[in-house]
Amino acid sequence: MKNKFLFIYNELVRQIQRGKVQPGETLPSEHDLTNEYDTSRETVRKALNLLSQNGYIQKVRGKGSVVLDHGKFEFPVSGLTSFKELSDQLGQDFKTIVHELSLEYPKDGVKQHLQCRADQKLWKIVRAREIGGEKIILDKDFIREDLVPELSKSIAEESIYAYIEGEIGLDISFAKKEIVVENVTEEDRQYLDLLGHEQVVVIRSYVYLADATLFQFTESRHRPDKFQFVDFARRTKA
Amino acid sequence: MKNKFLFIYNELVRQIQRGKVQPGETLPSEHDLTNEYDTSRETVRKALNLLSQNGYIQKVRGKGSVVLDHGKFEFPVSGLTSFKELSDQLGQDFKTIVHELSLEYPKDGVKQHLQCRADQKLWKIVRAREIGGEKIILDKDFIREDLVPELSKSIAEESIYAYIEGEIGLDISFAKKEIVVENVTEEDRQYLDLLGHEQVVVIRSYVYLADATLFQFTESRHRPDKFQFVDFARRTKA
DNA sequence: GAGTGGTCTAGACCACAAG
DNA sequence: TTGTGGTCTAGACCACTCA
Repeated sequence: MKNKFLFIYNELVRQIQRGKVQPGETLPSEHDLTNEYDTSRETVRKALNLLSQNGYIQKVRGKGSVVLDHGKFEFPVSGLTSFKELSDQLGQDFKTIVHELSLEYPKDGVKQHLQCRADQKLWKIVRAREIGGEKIILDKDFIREDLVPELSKSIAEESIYAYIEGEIGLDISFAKKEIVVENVTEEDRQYLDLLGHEQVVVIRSYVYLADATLFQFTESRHRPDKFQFVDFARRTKA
Repeated sequence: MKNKFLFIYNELVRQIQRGKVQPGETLPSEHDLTNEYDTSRETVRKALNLLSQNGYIQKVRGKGSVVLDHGKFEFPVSGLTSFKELSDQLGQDFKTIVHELSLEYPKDGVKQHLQCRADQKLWKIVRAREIGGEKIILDKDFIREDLVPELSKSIAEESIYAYIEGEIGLDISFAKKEIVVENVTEEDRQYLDLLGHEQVVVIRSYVYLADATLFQFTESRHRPDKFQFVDFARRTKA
């Protein structure tokens, strides 16, 4: 078996999700887990640290690993979740309408965002997201063509992320996001059901691969009454 | 010296911030750092993982620890930063106006949020935040009185967090936040300079101590044109 | 005092990148 | 082939909680 600590992590996540260990209770001690999985303590600790980072447990010295109420830590839009994953989670009716899928040289604004050379062609994808019969999200993506040479309308309608990671094998690693509120644009009016709203919540994301190359810039524009962002922040002692 | 890996972490952060290692360059290898700090490799790796989690570097197998452009990863409002820290960072004119500081039994809504018993008295603090001469944030805090028995107006005007961590010695560990957009309330109109805005961005935070007890609930209401949230998310392979 | 997690060590073998 | 980071081990000592 490869990645023993990931195996232990997934095992424990499953037990918590099934309610085998209730919020407020503690997991078996590191010592016990070491025996149970026939491994070393540092490996067990790696798995437990992952659980902690993801909001499943809180480690308390002298007591043990306390299971948190994970219901309070669901991440509908947080982290790197894609729209596809999100709508799968919600289990709601959703639809993606592709309005634009083209290859072009970057305009000034986008060029700055993506920090790429002017001769680097980019995919531009504009998609409206319909949930429960209403068009409430407008996604504008820019992706470096040298990294993703092929894209189609049907891929854009499904999950671009799944395609990039599954088919092409690129390893998406981290993202920086900025959230602000802006006045609606003509494009918003054209593609979204705004119901009189004059402002939208804008999430700008810069997505990086595992080798630290910036490969995508996304602007996701949400109708404010349907917007929600959940964040779980663990303090880093400095 | 205690906490060798934290020492190494802080040392490396300083070097990156001073520009001794430029973005795109790599840090010394783990092997070299092990010699340099006369320690074991796992300890060096702990320091490097902290750097990675905080967006300073990206570790690339076979290559090294690549320094990221940390300018793109500043967190004005992210994580657990308090208003005081934030305004210190921005270096702007800011002022806190305390409108309410009282001790009361929780109302139903707050009781649910804080999951406390009805006989658990809570501090209620309502503060407006003025930046650059405009009142743009309204903070409503609820804190368990059994954990923080004393509070004063002058503490509320300065930093409650600094008081709680410094004087009382409680260890704030993690928080869950929710961000949504809501219509303005009468209270918002009363205490904020809304400039005609009819909606505010609301950040609801649940703050936990190191021993996993929930001790504070905060509602932070921001005028949308002055709102910004920055998030750095590293993917956890599962 | 017994049990818990926090830190640290000195090795080992592996997967990957680059010359 | 060499050097890098990723994983894993089998110990050790410390700080804290709780009975």
